[in-house]
Amino acid sequence: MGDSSSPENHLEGQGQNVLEREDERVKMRTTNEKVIHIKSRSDGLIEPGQKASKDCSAENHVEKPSLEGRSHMNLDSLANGCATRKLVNRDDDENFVRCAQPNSKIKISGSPGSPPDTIKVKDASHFVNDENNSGDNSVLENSERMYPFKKRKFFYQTSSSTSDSWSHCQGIVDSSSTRVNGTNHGAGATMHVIEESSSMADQQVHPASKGCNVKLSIKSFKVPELFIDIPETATIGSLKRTVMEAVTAILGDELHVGILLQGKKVRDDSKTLIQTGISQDDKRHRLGFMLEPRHNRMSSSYNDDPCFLTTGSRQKLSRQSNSLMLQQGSYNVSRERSTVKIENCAEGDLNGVSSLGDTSANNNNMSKCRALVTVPAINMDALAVVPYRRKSGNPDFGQRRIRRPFSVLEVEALVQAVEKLGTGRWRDVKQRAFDNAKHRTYVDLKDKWKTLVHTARISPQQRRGEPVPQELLDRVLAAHAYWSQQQCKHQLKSM
DNA sequence: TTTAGGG
DNA sequence: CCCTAAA
Repeated sequence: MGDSSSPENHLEGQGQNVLEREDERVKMRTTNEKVIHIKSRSDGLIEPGQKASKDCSAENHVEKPSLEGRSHMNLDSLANGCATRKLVNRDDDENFVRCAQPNSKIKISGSPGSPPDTIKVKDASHFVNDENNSGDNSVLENSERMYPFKKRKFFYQTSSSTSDSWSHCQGIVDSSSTRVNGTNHGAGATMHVIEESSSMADQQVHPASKGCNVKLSIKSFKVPELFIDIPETATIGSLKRTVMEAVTAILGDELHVGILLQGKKVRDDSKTLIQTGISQDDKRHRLGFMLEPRHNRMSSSYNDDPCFLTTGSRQKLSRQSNSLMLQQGSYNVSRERSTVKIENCAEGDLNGVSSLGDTSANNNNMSKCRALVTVPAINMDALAVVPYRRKSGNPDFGQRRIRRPFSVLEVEALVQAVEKLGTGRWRDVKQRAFDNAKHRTYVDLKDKWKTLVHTARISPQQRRGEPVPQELLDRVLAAHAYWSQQQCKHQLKSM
């Protein structure tokens, strides 16, 4: 790119096209005593109790590259001779349940007869897997929602007590992500109780001969299936709390850890790992962990529901629907005229695991240490301790924002804006290309750019998530190079 | 508030 | 994405 005295116009060239798309707004209607029935299946996914009309596209809420998206022209852009693609993303937070106003009435599925004010928690064994059982990338997402506290704090609480030789493994816990060739795997409500729980580490690992310890990585534990019946008039905050408490109730109960080897449950507790077939050489450690409630039915602290055991008929452990869910960022359960979107179960993305620390890029180390992190066992105490308390009355206190992977379209808009404005004016970039995307802050854009640059530099094989067209990545590098150079020049000038 | 970077 | 020191 040649020097452009007018930084506002270099790197340009595309025709203006301002995408403007009125996303189907999700409306939350007020209706009478309807009951929300969210079912979190054992496989971790959360789904509406009833068949939901799956009319959401994978790109949910994000403008689709369809013709309809090109109906408006941005006159300002024309005037400036700029090619600006502004994303008019109507996908604002209010479209999500979690962000709904407290007094919004929502109705997800028909369970007219369900008694209000009840929460039914039905358990099902849930298990965790480390490798072969794909579909757990976004798990963390959900778990985070359920446990609105910061992960760090969580870990802090669960592992601060003991600092053993395992703690150093924390960082690589997730390297062995289940992502394969950029494919996104399922999502699910999962408790990720990874990390070390030292107390049990010793007793489990040390018996093995030195140097032959089997290190395991438990990415996440899925939460048992639970049903929640809550009045439509309940607030979002209470819904969150309800789910939260339901999960806590389950996890708080005495849990039992089950081991699965290649899908089969290992019952003999006296066998050694090697005898059982678990060795460090087994790279595909087809090991699975289960969290089994001590009792078949969990006793929810606030479970006054006599129908507790009658909900069985409603559970469907359809693992298949997995694929369906992970493609949607949210569910559109429409009935009559009410529509509600329930969280993103999967957001189709993967970095869901990133929370464990961006170790993704360290896959090398991983393969080196081969297996990983050691999570000897779950520290039940820690789990049980995980408190659900918020200092603030604000339900969103400390709520981590849900992940919303950038769509290719958004990336394009970002790239275009940066090409024009540079890498140091995120505020302007935001205003220029994401002014209507309330959920994208300039910091987000800056971060996204950072990752884009990184993405563009790594091999395609290492990339994850929705693949970004190489063409865009090239532009990213070009723009990045250009503006970096530009920055240097300016620095020299001022010296 | 916005930048700029590390976490 | 989050958190923050600086500006």
